[in-house]
This record gives sequence, C-alpha cells and structure tokens, in this order.
Amino acid sequence: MFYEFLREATLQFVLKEYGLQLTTDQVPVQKTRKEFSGDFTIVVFGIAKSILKQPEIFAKELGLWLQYHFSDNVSDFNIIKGFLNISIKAERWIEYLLDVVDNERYGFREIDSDHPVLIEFSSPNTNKPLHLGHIRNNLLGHSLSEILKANGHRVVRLNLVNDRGIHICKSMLAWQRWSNGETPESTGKKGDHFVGEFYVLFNKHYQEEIRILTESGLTPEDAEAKSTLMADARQMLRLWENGDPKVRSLWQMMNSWVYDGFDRTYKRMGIKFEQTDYESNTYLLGKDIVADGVNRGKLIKKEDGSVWADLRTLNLDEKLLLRSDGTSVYMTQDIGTACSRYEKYQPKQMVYVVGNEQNYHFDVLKKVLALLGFGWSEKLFHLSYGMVELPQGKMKSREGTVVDADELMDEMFETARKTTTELGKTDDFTHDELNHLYNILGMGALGYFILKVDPRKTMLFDPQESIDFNGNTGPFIQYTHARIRSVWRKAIEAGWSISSLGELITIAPGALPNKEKELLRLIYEFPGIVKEAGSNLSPATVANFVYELAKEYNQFYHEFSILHEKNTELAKFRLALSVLTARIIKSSMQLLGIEVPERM
RNA sequence: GGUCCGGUAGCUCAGCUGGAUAGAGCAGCAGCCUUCUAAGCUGCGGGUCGUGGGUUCGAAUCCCGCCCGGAUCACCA
Repeated sequence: MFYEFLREATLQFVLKEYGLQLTTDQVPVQKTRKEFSGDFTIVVFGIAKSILKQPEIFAKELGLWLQYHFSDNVSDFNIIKGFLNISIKAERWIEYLLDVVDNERYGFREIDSDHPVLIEFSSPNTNKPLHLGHIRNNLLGHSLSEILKANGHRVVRLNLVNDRGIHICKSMLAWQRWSNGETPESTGKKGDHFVGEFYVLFNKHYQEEIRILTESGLTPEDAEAKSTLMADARQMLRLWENGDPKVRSLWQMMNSWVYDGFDRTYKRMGIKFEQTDYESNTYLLGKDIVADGVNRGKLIKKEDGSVWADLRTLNLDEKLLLRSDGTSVYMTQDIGTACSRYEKYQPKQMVYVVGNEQNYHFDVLKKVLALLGFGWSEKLFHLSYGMVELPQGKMKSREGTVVDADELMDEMFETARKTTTELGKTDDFTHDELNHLYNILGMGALGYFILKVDPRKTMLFDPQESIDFNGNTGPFIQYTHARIRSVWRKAIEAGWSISSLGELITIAPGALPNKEKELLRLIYEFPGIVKEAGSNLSPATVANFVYELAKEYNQFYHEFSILHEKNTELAKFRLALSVLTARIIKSSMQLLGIEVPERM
C-alpha cells in the first residue's frame, strides 16, 4: 500500500516533469533503515541517471513535490547521500492499523484457485526409520505447504512411499531367518525401528559373508557375486514381482509395521498428506508413455531393445528409460507419476522436495518430459535441499552416526521438560497440558533450527551441543507469544472489557510514539513477507521475519509498560499492538509448522 | 574430467532479483527481576564477505578466472 503509493507517485512525477514513462520496478522503494529517520526510502539513483540529474537535486524535487501533492500521506522527507527518506503521516499508520487489527487472517490470502499446487515430500523407504535428513525434508514440505496455502493456492500434499525393491527384500529376508517370529508387538518396539533392525542385521551378516569369501582368496567383486545372502534377496525380489503369495504377505505384514511407526512420527510432527502413493502401485507407470515416445520418434530404441532419451544437445547425456529386458527404471516411473498427476489435478505447479543429490535426476526428468512434448514440464520445480551433516561429517549408518528422528524428538522433548521445570512457571498445568507444551517447545526448537537456514545449503547439526532454547530460536519466539498472551489475560482479569481490538485504538495520531511505530512498521511488512516466502518457496524468509518481530517486541516490552501506563489511550493502543503482534507471531509460526503456546 | 551447488565474526547462520557505516545468535566479559512471564533486556570486544580481475555513481550481492569444500554424471533408487 505505502510502497505502491510511493512508486506510483514517483512514476507520476517523472512523467509529468520529465516526460519519461517508467515502470514500477524501475522505482526501488525500501523500508528505511533504522539509523535514519523516515519510513520508506526511494532510491533515486537510477531515475536520476536516466534523466541526467544529480541524485540529490532530483531527490529534493521529488520530495517537495510528494509533500506538496500528497500532504495527506507524506508528512516529511529528508535526503541523505542521495537517498530520499519519506515519512508517512501518523494518521495513515493508525488507519492502516485499524484496518487490519481485527483481521484474524491478516497477511493470508483466501484460497482462490481450482488448479492446485502439488507438493511431494517425505517419500520414505519402508526398510528403516526416519532420520535427521527426513526431518529436514518433512519440515520443509510441511512449511512450504502452509506458505503456499497462505498465498491462496490450493495445495495437495503427496507422499510417494518407496515400499518395494531389493532393500525391502533384505529386511524381509533377515526377519525370516533370524527373528524367531518376533514382532513389534511381542518386543514392544516401534514398527519402523523393529524392521530397521533387520535391515541392519542383513547387512551385518552380508558383510561377514563377504569377509569370509575375500579371506578365502576371492576379489571383492567375485565375493559379492558369490554371496548367497544377496542371491537370496534377489530371488525374493523376483518372487515379489511374480506376486508370490507368501512373499507378498510377508511384505504386507512388515510394511504395515513400518507404516504404524511412520504414522506416529508424522503425527508427532503434525504432518499430513492428501494423497499417499506406493511405488508398488506406480513403478510400472510410464512404460506406455515411453513406448509411445519411441513410436513418435522422440526416443531411441537401441539394438538390444533398451530405450534412451538423447539429451546431448541440452548439455546432458543419454538417459536410459527402459532396460534391454523391457523393465523400467526410476526415471520411467517418475515420468509416469508426473503424467498421471498432471492429468488428475491439472496443477499450476508441481513441487518436489527432494535432496540435492538428485539434482541431475530432476534436471533430466524435466527435459525428458519436454522432449516427449509435454509443455507442462515447465511446471515442475525441484526444491533441492542440502544434507544435514554432523561435526564429523556425513551421517553414516555403518558407523552408527545416524541421528534417528524419534530419538532426536525425544531429546528435544526432554530438554523442554527440564527447562520448563527449572523455571517453574507451569506448576498448575495438568499432565496432558505439560506433555503438549513440552512437545510443541521441543518441536518448535527443532523446526525453527532447521527452517531458518536456506534449504539448499548443507547445514550442520551438533548433537553434543543440542539445540538452544535461548537467542534466535523457536522457544524464544514461542516465549514472546506466551508473554503477550499473559498480558492479555491480565488485562481481562483487570476488568478491561474488549469486544474488538479496533476499539482500543483511540490514540491521537500525533501521539504515536516512536517505538510503537517501529513495531507497526514491522507489522506492516508481514503480508509482503508471506508473499515473498511464497514466490521464493522460502520458509527461511518467514523465520527471519518472525525473529525480528519478536526481538523488536521484547525491546518494546522491556522499555514500556502496557497495563500500568497512566495514559489510558496509550495503554489501550499498546495492548492492541501487542495482541496483533502475538497474532502475527502465531501466523508466522504456523507457516513454519510450529505451534505456539498460550503459556510457558 | 564435465555439470550443478556452496565458501560472510572463534562456532552456527542472516543479508545475495546491486544501495547508506555487512547483521543476528551462540561462546567470552560487564550490568538489569518488591512492577504486565529474566526462555527476556542493555552494553563491550570480535570481519582482507575464499581470492584476483571486470561492470557500475555504488558490489557480500552481477560477470569472468582461480583456490577450497560438497553433490552428481549406473541397464541403482
């Protein structure tokens, strides 16, 4: 609103005075930096140059003109080193506040489209439990979904479970051989962890077998070829593909254990999906499309029967799509699922939240789809995120350095419990209330820790130092919310009767103090932040903003009294501003998939 | 080797579609709770923004070279 106004007005001035038609993006307007006076800064250098004026002189002309022609909006201006800082009239600020203060969905747009945005994330394997890498994936996917929704998109969250293949057979085989019929129920273990143990067990026995074979003089390659365990696993995969009833029922049983475990983890993270697909149902998709591509001469069939896409003119290599025996590969399946999703939903965008080790894969996928003549391949977007590394480097299951998702969440819960107990502000909480609080604090700390960093960067996680609850953290922000809600409760207890926040705003515009305006200026940025986060698909943008807001609020809180303020107009104004701040904190955290407590 | 991505304070990270004196947190030091929640607030110290060039009124941000780190280039998924 103020940004648009200043851009338009500048456009008008330049056209009128200099006969030059500019576009809005040629007029950079930004929030004035704190150390200068003013609300918004028009950066005039570019314009000054195109009309051959000195920046200072042009800025002064523009400033005077704005002040004269828009005296209702512009109260003052100053020029520092050619930057034109504009002050907006206090009346306008108050008006703006009145306009938004009772809007529960401030900053959010209503869903307005039939064409959804599809977002695929999580997509776990059913042979082992989730780890820290999956947590980053899940949190990103969840947060992005919320951000897209807030931007008015209908969102369909998709989970494509990798439930078949040789790795699944390994854990099945191990269970068959060494479990003595144990189950998650009989052992009291969470299903995904239970199955994961057998996957590890397979590898242990397999390594042992390889060791013995190599000691008997075989090369590592020959040893792998000779391994009976691996041969048995492959045999099991063949049986699975042929629909062997025994193997299939074992597979179903073990997978159901894993889903049981996953469900609990997802629930704890607050994650849901509109659609869950299983590769066992989708892995044959795409074969027809590829065959059709061969017929249309888009793809190449080689002498041995294998089918390829030639992408060499696009700076990529040839890519296999069907093996010589006619079976399909990962890429084929992804072509198929993309097509069926497109047909089903007619989406405006298809987002894949997948690790950056698959950059090449998605690059190829997009180009193969284009090669096949699907114009909508442009709608594919790979949200590529970096690995989470430990101080000693990558997580390695062989070295037992994998950070397990459930264990990590347990630790976060425990830290939350300890900290909360020490502070002793929750003595009257019930058991359930406490558990809920510990959970949202623990998840808040973890979620914020991960989401505040740029997704594509490799990030470091140090389990020793664990995750802080002070400073630039989730709990700090949650705390700020709880703090404000506490003031609100005190106001109600003190007998303030308030039916809307708007009625609290009776302050004379001239009496709008500086710190309050600082807060208001930050609040004003929120809708733009939501929009920016949406177009950049960036939870970090929201995280940075909400931290700044919480920090700004805490300074304000420390410096001024709200309920004890003698000037009642000012007291009411501060309360309204505080409650609105709490709401924006809550909304922002919702965009990050983090709950916020009323008390802590 | 080809392609892609990253390199900002002791550590973890913002800032990157060019803008003012590069910011936070942690760690360290010094303060602030009889007053609305101290998971907070205030202050101090801490920087060749990997490096060399270029474009520009202006470069951490854009372009080129180089150095370092990572990912990837399967008839695996």
